[in-house]
Amino acid sequence: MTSQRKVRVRFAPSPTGPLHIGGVRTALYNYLFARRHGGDMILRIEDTDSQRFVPGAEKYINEALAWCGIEIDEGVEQGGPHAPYRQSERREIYFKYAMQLIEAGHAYYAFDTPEQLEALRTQAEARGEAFAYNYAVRGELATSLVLSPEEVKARIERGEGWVIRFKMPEGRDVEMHDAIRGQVVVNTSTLDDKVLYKSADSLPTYHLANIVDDHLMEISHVIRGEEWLPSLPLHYMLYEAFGWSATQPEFAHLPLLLKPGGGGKLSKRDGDKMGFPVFPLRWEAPTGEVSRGYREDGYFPEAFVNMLALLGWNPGTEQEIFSMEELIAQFTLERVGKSGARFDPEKARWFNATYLKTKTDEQLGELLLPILRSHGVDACIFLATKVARLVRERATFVADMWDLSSFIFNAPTEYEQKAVEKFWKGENPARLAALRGVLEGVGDFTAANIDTAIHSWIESNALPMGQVMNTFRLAVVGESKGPGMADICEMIGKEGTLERLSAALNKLGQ
RNA sequence: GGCCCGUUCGUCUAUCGGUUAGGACACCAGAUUUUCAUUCUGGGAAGAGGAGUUCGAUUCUCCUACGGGCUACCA
Repeated sequence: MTSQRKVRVRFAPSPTGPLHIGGVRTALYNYLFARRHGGDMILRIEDTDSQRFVPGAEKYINEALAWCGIEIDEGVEQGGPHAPYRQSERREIYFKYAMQLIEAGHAYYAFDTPEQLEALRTQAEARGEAFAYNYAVRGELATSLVLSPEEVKARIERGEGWVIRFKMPEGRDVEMHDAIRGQVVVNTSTLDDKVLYKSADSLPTYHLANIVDDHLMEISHVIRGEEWLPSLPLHYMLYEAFGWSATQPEFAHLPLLLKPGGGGKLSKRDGDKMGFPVFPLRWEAPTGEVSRGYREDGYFPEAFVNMLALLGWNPGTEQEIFSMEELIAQFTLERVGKSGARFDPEKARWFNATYLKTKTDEQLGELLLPILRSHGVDACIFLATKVARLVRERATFVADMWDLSSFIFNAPTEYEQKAVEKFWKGENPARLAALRGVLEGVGDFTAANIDTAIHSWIESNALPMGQVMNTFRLAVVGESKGPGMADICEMIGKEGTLERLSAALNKLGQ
């Protein structure tokens, strides 16, 4: 809350699977905010759910952030003054603070079994109500609030299951502040006594661990998804119960990322069902199920980050293309939107195409080279760069350049029907045969020479340019698309070009 | 059901009481082009509804509707 405090933010994902783009955006906003204010970015792994823990998820999170260019100052891999940064390694800390809450009367032991709670829920449901574990019912349940200290001690020693619940005050209006939404007020009577400490795995729940760690790690701003807004009053009360209100962080709840078609927030499960990745990186689940990622789909990390940054934030100007440095320089929480943003795969592609345009031929050639080789082309960087220069303006992804240029390396085996109908008629085949002769006479087979030869031939014979060139293209490429014919011929070479003309003349007939 | 958040073109959004409501993606048309693409030009397209407040509401307030989130010994 105080502006004097050093900015320290954290991204605190749960390793229950791969990070999806909503999570990446949250990490990005945290990072931008930290860098903007010369603060620290902390990565904390919230693995307090032993049931849903997924091996490999933590590694994935680190890799994904690194790919995006989101640098971590303190975290599981980097270490730091507040290590460990993995909550499962901080058990004693949470237990100590849970005890502190009980002693201060802000929390209590509850001995209800899952079955008993389930029964209470179904009973309430039968009455048309929703069961809430709160001030109204806690006095009638088996808790340390009503049981004698001896009885409580005995139950614990006997090994009976217990949890620690927060004793939510009754009838208090909690006035909260959110950097994005302004003031929010909630009455505590609408809240319930949340479990703070689970007996099942001897770990705290998110709420306790979160508040304790944010406090201990001196977090100044909590920037997280809107799904946490409902638990903000609980968190406020927790800070108060611990006596930490004075150093409580400022909160900012980010609007959610919605499915493209509407109908809910973008979730991990959407996967590639909807035809676009929801994960930054490819993910192979322990079950063997594979989900694709932006990296593997050929997105430039800069484009991906740029696209994500603008999904819920904008600088108020008409600038749309931002480097990470520009984002850092301009990012403010005040300009984050309030409403959920529907993710648009089409615009994501546009961003990539735009970034591709900014690359040099050499850069694209370097990226294209391995792709060319993977298709069996014995290419060098010089060749790859040349190919890139020829087809780049038609590509959205680097990989597109192979589809756009493969005809250079593989002569057409069939010809596009429509183009054949349109051009392989009349005098065109005969003209093509003549053109073959013209090309045969070109000594140094460069694009410039080829161009000159063809044009002077066309002009001196007063031939219809469109008819000749399109027929020519059909014969060499196999369809009606691609770069200029002179460039194509140079790439293919004299021998190859002449062969293709003969082949077309043979197959399509004269 | 309860609690909370939200609501400007199809989508992402600008607008901090007075604008022909701007931009981008997508879409359509035209120009350029040996094809495709690029590029350029132009076009259609929005303030959920209803009450207020005000000289004046997209902008402030309330109600309704709709959308979303939360409601676990998950985060």
